[in-house]
Amino acid sequence: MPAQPPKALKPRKTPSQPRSRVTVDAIFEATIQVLLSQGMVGLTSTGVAERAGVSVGTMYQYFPNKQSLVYALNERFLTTLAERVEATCAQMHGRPVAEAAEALIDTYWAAKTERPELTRALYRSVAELETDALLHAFATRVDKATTDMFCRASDFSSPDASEVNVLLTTVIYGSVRNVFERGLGPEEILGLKSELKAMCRAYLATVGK
Amino acid sequence: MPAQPPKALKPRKTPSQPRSRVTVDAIFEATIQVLLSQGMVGLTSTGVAERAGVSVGTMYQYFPNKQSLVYALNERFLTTLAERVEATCAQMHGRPVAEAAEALIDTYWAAKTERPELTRALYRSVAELETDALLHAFATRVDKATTDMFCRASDFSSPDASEVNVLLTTVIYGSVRNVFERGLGPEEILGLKSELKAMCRAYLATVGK
Amino acid sequence: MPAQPPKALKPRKTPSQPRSRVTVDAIFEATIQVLLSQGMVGLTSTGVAERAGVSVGTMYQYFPNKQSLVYALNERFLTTLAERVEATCAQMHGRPVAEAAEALIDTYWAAKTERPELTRALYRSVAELETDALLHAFATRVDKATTDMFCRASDFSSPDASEVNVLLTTVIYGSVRNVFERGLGPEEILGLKSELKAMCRAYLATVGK
Amino acid sequence: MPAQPPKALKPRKTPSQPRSRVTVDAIFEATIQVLLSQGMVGLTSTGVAERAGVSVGTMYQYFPNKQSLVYALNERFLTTLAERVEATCAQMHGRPVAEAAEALIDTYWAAKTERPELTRALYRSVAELETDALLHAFATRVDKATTDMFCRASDFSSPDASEVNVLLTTVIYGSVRNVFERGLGPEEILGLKSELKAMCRAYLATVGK
DNA sequence: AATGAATGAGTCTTCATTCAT
DNA sequence: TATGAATGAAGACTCATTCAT
Repeated sequence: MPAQPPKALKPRKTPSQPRSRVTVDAIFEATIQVLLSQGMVGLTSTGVAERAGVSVGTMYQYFPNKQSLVYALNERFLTTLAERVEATCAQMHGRPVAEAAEALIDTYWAAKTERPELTRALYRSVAELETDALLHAFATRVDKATTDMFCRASDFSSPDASEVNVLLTTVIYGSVRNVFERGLGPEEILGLKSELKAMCRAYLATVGK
Repeated sequence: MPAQPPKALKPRKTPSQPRSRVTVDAIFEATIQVLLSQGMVGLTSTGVAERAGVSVGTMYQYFPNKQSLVYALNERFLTTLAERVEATCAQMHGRPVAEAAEALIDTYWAAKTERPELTRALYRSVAELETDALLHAFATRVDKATTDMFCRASDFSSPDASEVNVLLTTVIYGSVRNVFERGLGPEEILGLKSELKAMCRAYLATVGK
Repeated sequence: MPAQPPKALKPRKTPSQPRSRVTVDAIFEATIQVLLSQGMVGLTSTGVAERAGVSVGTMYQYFPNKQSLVYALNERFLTTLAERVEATCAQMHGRPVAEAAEALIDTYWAAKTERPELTRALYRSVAELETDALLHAFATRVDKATTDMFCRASDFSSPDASEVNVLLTTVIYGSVRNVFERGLGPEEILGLKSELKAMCRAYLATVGK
Repeated sequence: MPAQPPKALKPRKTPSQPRSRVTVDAIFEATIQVLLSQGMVGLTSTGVAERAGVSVGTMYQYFPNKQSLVYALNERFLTTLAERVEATCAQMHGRPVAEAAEALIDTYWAAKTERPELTRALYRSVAELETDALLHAFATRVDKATTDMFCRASDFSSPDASEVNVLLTTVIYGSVRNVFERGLGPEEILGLKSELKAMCRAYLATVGK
């Protein structure tokens, strides 16, 4: 997915040696911690380095600037998310569309809900970055997987699977984000999720059969 | 909607004299301009003041700090948005749910799409503010209007209009936001919008009749 | 005593008309209030004007700058103090030195202790002003009165009354100030005062008889 | 003596590395220089840093704000002063009170007179700080030493040495300060000092024998 | 390679003072 | 003469980034 991170945001070296790997992981974890406790505003390079137990200098060895840190963090999570979605899609090949859609909802929902606070923080962090390229790369990659899944659904023969795909993903991704924006309670969330599935089902029943 | 802006964000004085009014408006407009051209990162107090053609000091007479400026801006737009939604809801009283939902989509969509770049900028600006209270106040206000509209729909007798309302609004608001996130083209957007309507129709057809 | 207030500190107009008098008094009172509640740091021209119920503009009509305000305030108090000391001195003409010294202590002490917080505030305010001239003028004026008193004491024939005067006044004024610096309690203060008198008596008994 | 500097005034890091030590000393010296030449008003962070030959940033690594700088400076001088007084007191154990008092006068006087301009500047600087705690700690520490000295004087058996101590120290410290306030000339100062001693002697001769 | 002291450009913010109304 | 909106110089402070050790 890296897909050309705006040059300045590329990590400096890809850690291969075990020591480096540990360092980088510590930095990532520290970034998350600071992000959670202080938000983007409180995310200072010194603060992260301190929390990670390394010196600023060391940190700059791996990340050329502060943004690259957050960028890499988002990249990491988006990559994981993409992989999970792809896995789901692979698994759902040849199944009915409705089921496929529901599975997509479940997977995406779960991924975003596991660490809700982190999800919130990342959603916010994106606003301050030049992440258009990153998000676009993610969208493209995932769209391919989902479109594919819908195309090959057992009961689906829409001439334009892509259109259906755009609708479903927009609605799903958007709804999830809105849930975080509104700060709904756990029960409401569950209800919402099942209604969303119902909605998708209802829609698919009227389309491309 | 003001709903207790976190004290530090409250404007300092409400301009009463005509000279003040002009000044404040200039500041607002300048804020928008800067937000559009430089984003939240480039939004400096000096920058805004300069663009507004006033001195920093003047700006600080009306806004106790930079954030309050953006806060006020969001408040303004959300208030307008709420009013438009309320107007639509009032107009749709007693009409079929499907029509009501479509009208809501049209209104919300239009409001957000008129100045797309500004919408993007505001979406982003929110991430750096303590706007939870503001957003919550907006949600509450608008939810009341929409729930009411759905309750009184001619063909609607759902025991739980509120649940339907949450679903529809989440889906609609979320989808719109996602459209901006993805940077879809105008055509795709139009297609998406009509599909979204179809989806809502399909869903409502299966519910509460 | 004005004795050439450093040009920039001279009040702009001496209020003669009754309206002006009221305004100036209100400003003085406001200055004291602000000084007491916020200290020198919190003493802003806007703050004082507001508290005085006049506009900044009006205030600047009477005081050309912030310092002149504090300067005038100190001048006022020093003048009153000088008058009280002079009165005491006049009254003590021809009395024994010891009694004269004690009377001086009582007068000075009383004057500084009546509004202790204000005294503290003024002591501090002086530090930030170009008040050397003012203080010098005060010292000269008062020294004249006290020296005179000591010279004419019934039992005093020191060849150098001036030297005695310097010692006594230095000790008295200094001690009073130190009392405020240390923040002694009321009882300690009383004890201290009577001991100070005893000390002066003891000293005078060994001198110039 | 640190005695809990009001948290905001505590130095940020205590320099351990030699480079740091040099830096901090340079900053201190620069602070003194600026204080002497421009007074508290002219003491700006940039000014001090410039004079110290370091960047503002460096200065802020050691002192969280401007005040802490002056605070630390006062602390330094008060500590030295306390040490000198203590040394004198230790040395005067078992000697006659009068001698002890004179020694105290000499020591305190010398300490304050060595760099008169600096003394003046520090006296003034205190007015703008939250130094009550600092001064109180100093007073307590020094009072202990002097009281002790008086208690153990060979010819002293006052039931309340503490009261005598308060009087003497108040008179001495206060007089010294007053000398600076009045701007007396060197000759007057010498005369004053010897008279002050005479006064103390006279007083002690009437007490607690 | 790691460290962390030093840098200084860049921001926010205040407040004495002016001046058009 | 009074008002208070506007001014803008001045100053405090932060923090990403560098580089000597």
